[in-house]
Amino acid sequence: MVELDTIFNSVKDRSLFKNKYVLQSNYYPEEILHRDNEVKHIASILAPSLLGQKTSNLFIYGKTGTGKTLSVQYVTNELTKRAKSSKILRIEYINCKLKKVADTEYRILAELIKKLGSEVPPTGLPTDQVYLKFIEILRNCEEKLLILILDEIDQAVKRISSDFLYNLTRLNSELDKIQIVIVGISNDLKFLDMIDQRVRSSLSEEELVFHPYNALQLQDILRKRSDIAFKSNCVSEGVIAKCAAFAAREHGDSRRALDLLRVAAEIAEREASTKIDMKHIDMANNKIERDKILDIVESGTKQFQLVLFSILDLSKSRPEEKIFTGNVYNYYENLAKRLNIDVLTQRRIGDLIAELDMLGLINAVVISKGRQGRTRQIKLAIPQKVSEKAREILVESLHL
DNA sequence: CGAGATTCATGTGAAGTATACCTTTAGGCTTAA
DNA sequence: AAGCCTAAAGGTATACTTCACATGAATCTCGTA
Repeated sequence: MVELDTIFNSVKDRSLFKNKYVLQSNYYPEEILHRDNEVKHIASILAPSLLGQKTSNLFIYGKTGTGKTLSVQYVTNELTKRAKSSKILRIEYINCKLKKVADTEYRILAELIKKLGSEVPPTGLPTDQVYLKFIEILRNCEEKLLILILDEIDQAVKRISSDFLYNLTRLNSELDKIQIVIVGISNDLKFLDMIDQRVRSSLSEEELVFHPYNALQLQDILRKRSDIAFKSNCVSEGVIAKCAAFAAREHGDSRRALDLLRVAAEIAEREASTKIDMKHIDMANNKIERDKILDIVESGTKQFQLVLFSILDLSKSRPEEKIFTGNVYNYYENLAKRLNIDVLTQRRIGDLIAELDMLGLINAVVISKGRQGRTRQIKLAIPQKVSEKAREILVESLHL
């Protein structure tokens, strides 16, 4: 019956994935690689909480995909496991970036109250009322300690003021039975400079920086995950290394590395390939880059799109010539008039061009042409294939 | 011929305006006691 | 009277404008050799 085996095996689904979930960003690995020191550090700071003692507030920062959230959650999970029996400790995690859930002072508090098992109307109450309610709930808590993890806290503080943090750190003096420990996580390395000195000193009693992974560490992480994610023998030699190298070049972002691998696998699958090859990594890299660009193009404002379209058109119609701000503005002006869209001032167009430069869609260098004044020299910075697709999107969205 | 002044076309910064959207609050309406 | 709802008032972020001044090399000017 060996024949049947081969027949069935050939019919069996061709998927390369055994468990795709492992490569997604919300997956929690059992073991965190190359973050031993950080995990230990966090654990040692938070350890006294098991006895119900107030620990130092902790502030963690590091770029995206360096394992901050993962490490913190790992430690807190372990803490909860050990503290479960004794009603000493309570840990709440809030991601401040989630739109419509926790991106204002009010909503963060409301979310907290909800997690602590009470309700607050989604809108309407003055903020200090919510504070009172929050304190009220805390007074009734059995636990002695609340560890509050505020992820992507920089996002929240950008829209709210740092007073919020100040209030939180000050709450402790109003509470007797329960104490709050704040663990802040931020992507922005300069975040602490932005906030108030008095908040700063109380918030970051302990600080911890997560450095980017290097290529070798990324390889370990990828290898480990791909063992679980893929069926055996699906990954060609060197794929992992290449993937890691790509991601390491972009500030050691592990999320990026995993995305790359996942997208590469999806591409390989679509090609009905039995293995993930080097070329798939390249394709995946292009696709991710391309999606990012197209996303920017698609989500920009009309004026933004119009300016981009002008640059696209200019560099297409006369590729040899250099493009300057003035050219773009003239072209843009005509276009806008024709489309019956308000014509913006040159000042603003200059800013929009600077924005395009920041986003990496174009390269713009300020040069002086002597008597012919100063201007930006603009060059398209996206591959031709992508720019054609971008053009299509723009034609569509501007009803050209 | 060369040092310094001039000039051009736009960069850059600050401050102000318009608009849309959100929060807050006060007043009025409803409901339950 | 307490609670709830709503609409006006007040706030805030965004996208833009206006005004004012800054830049820096090609070009012009003029004194000098």
